Amino acid sequence: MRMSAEERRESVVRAAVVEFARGGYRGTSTEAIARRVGVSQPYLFRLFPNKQAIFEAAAEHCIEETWRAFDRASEGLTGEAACDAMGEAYLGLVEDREQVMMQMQIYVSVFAAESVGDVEIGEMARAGWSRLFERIEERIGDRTAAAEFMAHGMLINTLVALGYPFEHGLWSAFVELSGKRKQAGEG
Amino acid sequence: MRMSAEERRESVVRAAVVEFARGGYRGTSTEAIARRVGVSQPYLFRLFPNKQAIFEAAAEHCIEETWRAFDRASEGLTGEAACDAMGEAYLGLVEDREQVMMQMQIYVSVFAAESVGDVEIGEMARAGWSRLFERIEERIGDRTAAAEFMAHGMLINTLVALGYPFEHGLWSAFVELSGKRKQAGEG
DNA sequence: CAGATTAGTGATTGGCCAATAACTTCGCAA
DNA sequence: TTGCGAAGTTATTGGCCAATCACTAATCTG
Repeated sequence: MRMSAEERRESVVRAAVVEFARGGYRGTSTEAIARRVGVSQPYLFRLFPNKQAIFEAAAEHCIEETWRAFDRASEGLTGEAACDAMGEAYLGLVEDREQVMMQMQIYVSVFAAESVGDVEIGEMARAGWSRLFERIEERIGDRTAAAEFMAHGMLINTLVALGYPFEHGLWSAFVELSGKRKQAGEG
Repeated sequence: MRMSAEERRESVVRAAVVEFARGGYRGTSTEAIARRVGVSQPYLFRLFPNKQAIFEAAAEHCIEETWRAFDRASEGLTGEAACDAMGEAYLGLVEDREQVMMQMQIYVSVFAAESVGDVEIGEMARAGWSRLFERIEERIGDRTAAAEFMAHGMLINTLVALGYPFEHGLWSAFVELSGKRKQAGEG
């Protein structure tokens, strides 16, 4: 189906998230992305200058999508209520493992790029993460609680990445951890 | 320098951790590992059946090393004292970013492998992580506290992976978070 | 010091992949 | 209906890399 270049670029980004999440930067061929989009491999290079640019667009998309999920879930809320709402939203978001894996792929790509002298991706990722943290902090209204929220998110990421089923003891330990915060009644 | 096969294998594993941490599985050539060891590339395939096996050995090594650091730091301690000692040890361990990055590379490789039907790495990684968690839980003597310890560890991993300098606001938010636990005086 | 064992190298190959160049098809506006 | 710009394709190339094969050098053992 014929599309405008802009529409195509968006569908390329969506396909790229899926493929990069699975294979990482080096393990994903532009051929695989093109196949998923339904276009020829060389056409990607009309839409983006090179593979790197496709990865960066996918990374940006992924970070923004995370905030959109938090924002939607916690609109109009503050404090602990906002925290709980966002926590629940995150559990929904990470139900497809690809979202989590793309996040992880960003992290590893930062170091890979910096090891060969390219700081661009790193700056982009740090900016994105800082922005995410600040928005969460603002929504919750407490910096320490925001940090704790992020820490729990990172533990979730790891459990999802490693593919532990929800029945596993590590998940239930995490659920206990989340529950404890409420009992303590801190704010 | 001529070595026994077993000694060589160990030096290959050490070199592999460094290289795989930087480039990931697909982004690391056996040539790069061999160069770091100081042997020819084909010789790696006398010591290991294939590239995959080198990666697995490096992964195992990395997970075990983490526990060794915890164990050394918290020997003879329990409860909160053990928790604090291990936390401090972890901050020391992750001072070289490679240790953290290799952990992350394991996580992303699990999904990559499972996406093409290979469950082996995943099982190894989950077993390693479960074992680590159980040991920590046993040392601290509290399951929820152990889960919290892991969550903080994962946040540290992310901050290190993204390359935030220690002066950055995200690190200080984390430090506040760690401090809070002590003030709360929970056990 | 013979000869067997073990450590290690050089050359090569077949497959994969990012990117380019040259060409084709579609849709719309005059 | 024609022609022009934008969407899209086929063919190709040059570089990289895991793995194999055939070979050489060091060390041990009797």
